[in-house]
Amino acid sequence: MELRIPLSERTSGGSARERVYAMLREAIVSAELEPGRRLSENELGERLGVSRTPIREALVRLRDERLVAIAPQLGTFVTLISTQAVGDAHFVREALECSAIRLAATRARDGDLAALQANLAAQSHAEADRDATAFDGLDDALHKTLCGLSGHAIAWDLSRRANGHLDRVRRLSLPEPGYLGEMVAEHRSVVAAVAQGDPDAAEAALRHHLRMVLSSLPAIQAAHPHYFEES
Amino acid sequence: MELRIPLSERTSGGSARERVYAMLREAIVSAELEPGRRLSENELGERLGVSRTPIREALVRLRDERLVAIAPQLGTFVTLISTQAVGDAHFVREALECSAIRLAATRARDGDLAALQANLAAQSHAEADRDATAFDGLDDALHKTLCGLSGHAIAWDLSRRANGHLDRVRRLSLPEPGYLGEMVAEHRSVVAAVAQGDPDAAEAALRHHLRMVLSSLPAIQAAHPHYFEES
DNA sequence: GTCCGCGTACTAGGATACAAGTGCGGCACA
DNA sequence: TGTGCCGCACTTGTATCCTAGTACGCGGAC
Repeated sequence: MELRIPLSERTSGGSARERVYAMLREAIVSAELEPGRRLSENELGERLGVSRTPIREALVRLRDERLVAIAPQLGTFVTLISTQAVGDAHFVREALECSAIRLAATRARDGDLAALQANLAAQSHAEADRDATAFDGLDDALHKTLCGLSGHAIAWDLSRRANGHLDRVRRLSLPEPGYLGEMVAEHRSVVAAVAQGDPDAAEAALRHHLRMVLSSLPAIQAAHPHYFEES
Repeated sequence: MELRIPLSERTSGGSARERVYAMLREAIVSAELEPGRRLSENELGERLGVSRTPIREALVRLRDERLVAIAPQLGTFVTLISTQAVGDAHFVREALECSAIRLAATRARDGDLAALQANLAAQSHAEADRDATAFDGLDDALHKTLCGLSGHAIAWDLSRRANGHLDRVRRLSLPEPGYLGEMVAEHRSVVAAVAQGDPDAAEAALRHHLRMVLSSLPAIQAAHPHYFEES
């Protein structure tokens, strides 16, 4: 009989292929590979110590995320940041996360709420320490957890994957004084609404929170005009 | 000076790579490659007349859509349909399209509405002809147009890409009498709400419409139990 | 001096060759 | 006859080779 189901589920997330993709994405999102830059599969391959095959695989995935554009026989380029793409990314994130949090507000259990509170406490510490890197990690973890509570963890995966352009903007934004504190406060009101089981309030708080990121876009664009498409 | 922008935009959507992906996806969604089936890169390659390279590229994309599962050194398998995955797909589609149509209701112009009406008329013809294939095409076109009117065409792209599991269910559903007519009627009320510029009504109508597809899930599962994961 | 045209060096796309690892069947043995 | 082990055939992962096609620069003609 033909084998129909893989017997051992490969949970090895740390494969070489995945690592190459993660490194490339991080390099692009962090603007280490700046928008508009030309990439060479050969160059990337020798820099990461692998051949073109895994590089190409990663580039295909990044193209699906609109982080690179592949021009046959020409080259591969880090896409310029476009206000349209940023708007699209924000739209997707808002749609998915706001829908998710409505469900989360009706499904969260005490244990879930405890985990959220623990995250918020850690965020306060990161804020006190001015540790933006740690804060970013906690921020993502909080949103991921909230999506997971909806029963549709895929919402976070898709949001993450569609948000390359938005992430680049976020990374470019300079830390303004009081910014972290504001973020923590918004997170607190979102969690509070979830704790009270109020979907409308949770959605409103989250929507407001997500739109904060967009507010810094004009400043970023002014500071790095060559990273953006002329529109 | 370094070349920074590809001068000639490749609009050739009909590349070999894209074709392989489209054919494979269609074969899976239509259940010609039934859920659970083991795939071989070599076999697929010779059947489609290409080497493993483009096949692998397509499989990676299909894995991102959860239509196949790749087990290293073991094989590649068409994923079984799971109620969780179908629910996820529906959740994503509802979140994206309902958010999009709210914007569409406030942005649609007369020309846009005329196009929507033309589509509805064509749907009526397809219904009269009992032409399910033509209807499916018009159905997709209508939803795509509505998403496009929101200004975020990406909503449709993502919805489409996340909806592999849902599409498989849709294709498996047997044509029930009156089903097409019901669909057309729902489409009409959605378009009517958009025409009136009423976001709330449009969202409600679309949400109701999208949930109709899910209602056939239990019957499908009963008819094809071996296509589904045991849950 | 300016402009046109060809050659070179690069690109990605694809095909092939090699490596590492798995499942299954057949064979030896109790 | 039942059972355990070993080897083969197959899988995907990776590396390398070849091909078609593009941009750019140099050289010659005007």
